Amino acid sequence: MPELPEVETIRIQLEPKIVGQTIRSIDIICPKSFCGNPHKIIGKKIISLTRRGKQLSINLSDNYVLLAHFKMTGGLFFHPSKHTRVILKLGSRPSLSKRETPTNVGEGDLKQKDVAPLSRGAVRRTEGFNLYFSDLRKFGWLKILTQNELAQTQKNLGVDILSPDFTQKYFFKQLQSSSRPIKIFLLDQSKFAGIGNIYACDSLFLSKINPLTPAKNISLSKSNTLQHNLQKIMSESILHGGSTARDRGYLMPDGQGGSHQDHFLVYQRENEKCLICNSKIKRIKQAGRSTFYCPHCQK
DNA sequence: CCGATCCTGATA
DNA sequence: TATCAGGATCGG
Repeated sequence: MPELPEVETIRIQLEPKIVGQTIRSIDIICPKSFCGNPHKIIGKKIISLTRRGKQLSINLSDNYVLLAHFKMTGGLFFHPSKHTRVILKLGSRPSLSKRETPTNVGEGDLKQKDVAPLSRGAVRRTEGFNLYFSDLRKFGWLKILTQNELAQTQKNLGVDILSPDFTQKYFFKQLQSSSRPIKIFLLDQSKFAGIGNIYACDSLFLSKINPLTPAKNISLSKSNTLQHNLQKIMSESILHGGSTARDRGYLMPDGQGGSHQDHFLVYQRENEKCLICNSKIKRIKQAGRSTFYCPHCQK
């Protein structure tokens, strides 16, 4: 589900609400969704939130990190739902009373109904609140790491599309190293990170590049155009709060949808008219995934 | 390179 | 009943 703009939107909305909070306890409803020993981070304070590609780091005190990957259907929310997999109980006080059990693994999470729902605009109670990791398909996860371990696990993750290191020079150099179709290459997170199926399709349309073109056949000027459009489209989508497509697999932490789906150019527009030439948008499969493009505009 | 796989749906 | 879904990894 979430690509760079959606994860960045989650980061932006979460940060002011949870920085300064302390992790009081963790309820793991679905063990598959949580890696590491939760006791390691009980009592740790949330320092900041950072993002690289589609991965969100919740940076904690004492060099701990809670790393989140939402994959297709994951998200972090202020309210529980049918697909809540992990509950993070936060508080503004630095520590727990000694008698309180810090972590409840499994069970007991259905008793959360008595937590007062926060009405819109209401001031959050200083005693704390819960953060809910929800994930219908269970592909996503939360993982406890140290900052050193984080660097290790992200060593195969490329530069973020919105980082200053993602330059035109760098991008062209990477394209030249591969003969894979450009659409497939854009989805590979190892050289540059953050692009998913939506923005791969739409940025190629905007750049008038055929998704089947081998990466190394793309000219320098087309490469520069694509690099520019990738940054542009990501930035615009962030301003729109990301894309909430038809199946509503992505929602912001408060449960609201984004609006960038109203600006899709070719994604999910099979058989609809190309916004430029009026011919039919085509859908093909590449590496098992849908690619949408205009055969007329993207030669 | 491709396909299968991890899961739980919604939709044609 | 079959296909599709904002992801990524694994094996052949």
